[in-house]
Amino acid sequence: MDLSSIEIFLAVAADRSVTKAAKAVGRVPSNVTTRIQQLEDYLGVLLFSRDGKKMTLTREGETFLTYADRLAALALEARQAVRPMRPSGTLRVGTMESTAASRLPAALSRFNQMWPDVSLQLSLGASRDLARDVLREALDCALIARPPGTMLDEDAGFEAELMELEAEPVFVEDLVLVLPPGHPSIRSAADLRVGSLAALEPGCTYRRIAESWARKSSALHTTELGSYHAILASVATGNAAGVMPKSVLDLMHWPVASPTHPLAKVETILIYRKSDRSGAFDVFHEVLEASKGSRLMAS
Amino acid sequence: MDLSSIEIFLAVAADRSVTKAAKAVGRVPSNVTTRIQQLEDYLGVLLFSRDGKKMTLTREGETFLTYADRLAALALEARQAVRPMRPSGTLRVGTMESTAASRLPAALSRFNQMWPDVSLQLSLGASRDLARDVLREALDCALIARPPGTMLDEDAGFEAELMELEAEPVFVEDLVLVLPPGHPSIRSAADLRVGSLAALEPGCTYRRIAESWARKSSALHTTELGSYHAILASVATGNAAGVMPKSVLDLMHWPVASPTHPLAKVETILIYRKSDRSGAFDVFHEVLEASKGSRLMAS
DNA sequence: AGGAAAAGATCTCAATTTTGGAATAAAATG
DNA sequence: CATTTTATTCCAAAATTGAGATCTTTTCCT
Repeated sequence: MDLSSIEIFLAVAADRSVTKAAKAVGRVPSNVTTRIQQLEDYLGVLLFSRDGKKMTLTREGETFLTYADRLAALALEARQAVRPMRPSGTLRVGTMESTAASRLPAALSRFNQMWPDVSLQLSLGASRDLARDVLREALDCALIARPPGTMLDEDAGFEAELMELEAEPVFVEDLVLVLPPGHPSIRSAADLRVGSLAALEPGCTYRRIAESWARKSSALHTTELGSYHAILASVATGNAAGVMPKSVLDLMHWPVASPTHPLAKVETILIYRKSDRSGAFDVFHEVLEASKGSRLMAS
Repeated sequence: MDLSSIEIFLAVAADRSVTKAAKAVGRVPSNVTTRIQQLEDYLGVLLFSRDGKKMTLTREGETFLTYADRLAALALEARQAVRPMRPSGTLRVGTMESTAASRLPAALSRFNQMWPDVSLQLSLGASRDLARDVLREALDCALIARPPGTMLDEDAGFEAELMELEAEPVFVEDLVLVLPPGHPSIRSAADLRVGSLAALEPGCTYRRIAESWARKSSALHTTELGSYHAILASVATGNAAGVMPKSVLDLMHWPVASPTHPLAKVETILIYRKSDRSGAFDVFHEVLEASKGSRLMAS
């Protein structure tokens, strides 16, 4: 039993899917399957029940999950505890609105407990702006959306900027379009029966992806809103389709079952300047790494 | 970082020697070295300082030791927690006096906490008798000394009995001769300036090893005593040399620095009947396995 | 001192394990 | 009923591990 098996198990348990977990931990599905099977026969017990293609935790799997969580946390703590230099100072982290809402809280609170001497300065913004700020050394690192291959052509400048920086995949988001309750399901933008897309600021990669998708078959304009709450409110009026990662939607207790339409899978990457990595950055990076597989919140 | 690395680290930390640790965990020294080095560069820190052949924990190593202990304990608990059947009933365990004194207490107390439903019945005795009792099904398993190769010829019957049973190495003991304070160091039994060997009952393998060693160059008789305390008291009189594993000697706060003479390395093995293994036995076996590398006591 | 002897590190090579990719099978979706 | 999604199996390549032999250093014992 080694820690990577635990990490993999955690990811599968969180996503209830081998394929998603594989993406989350940066491996190939067959490998994930193998590791889970190894874990199962090391423990002598079935961790998941596979009825069809659904992976659900067995009773024993649930039990093991609590241990796996503690094991992973303890191992992370051990690694950090032996670090010879105690990092301190300020770390300036840029992040997208969505990441700040869904994936960061758990990691940040753990980081804070572990390294009270590091003061974390969080800046929210659009991917584009964040990347520029990292380059300008106004930020030490940032979590941004990696534009999918098809979009890179449209914005060669952005791509060039990214090439200057180190980049590492951290999360994978399911970008979806949230439709008003009762809206019939759609195949393409042409089926939309709303007046506009509701999204964040122009530099937002998610917005750009949605717009580029919509352009193919319709001529919707975009309503710019300041927050995901505002977007959802706007969707509730029936006049707009909201753009956001599924993880953000899951986070809000959206009262009605809105139909959603998947737009794309978008990687969230951590970018930083290779040249100057402080001790504070190293530990932040490690804590982030450890939260890859885990569930969103303590739940 | 995987659990076997942790187990290996624990063993090296406990013994402060790669070779001893290698024996304890049943591996080859080069392997132990490699694993420690891997651990060190995974953590980015030196765990041991090697001044000469002494392996001493660095400050970081000490820190990591506390985590390693917790990690190993947690992993063991996890493995046991997912066991589908909760074992219960009675488990009859035979053990040598020496093992009961030095190596078992930690394991037994952990076992008790983990499986309060299993009542453990401990029988003390000599290896020979214990083996017979396991065969006769008067015991479920026993911890006995494996007679070294050279002694098997003298006792073909014992060997034959052992062949009927499953056997697995669990500990390695340094069998030593404890000499009275002030006794000059010896090369062979001929240098002994005492009247007798002080040992336990005749069936005791340790005693038989010592006697067979003594026979080669001297004609000492053996004083039979009932306990290791009695043996040490007898050594203190100056008239006898005591026979016991080093771990037992270390355990007693023997006031003076008695010279000791190493007699042999003797494996302690767990024997049981392959045919009937209860659930209770399986978990006992696992707890024992986990305590292989760890230090003797909580200390 | 000098010279074994012992212990740890290191090197090399074989065996095992792990990994990623393609192909396959099974199940859900529409 | 076809299409897509998902887990798994199989296979080859890569990485890790484990064992023996050798080398170096220290310790211990004349």
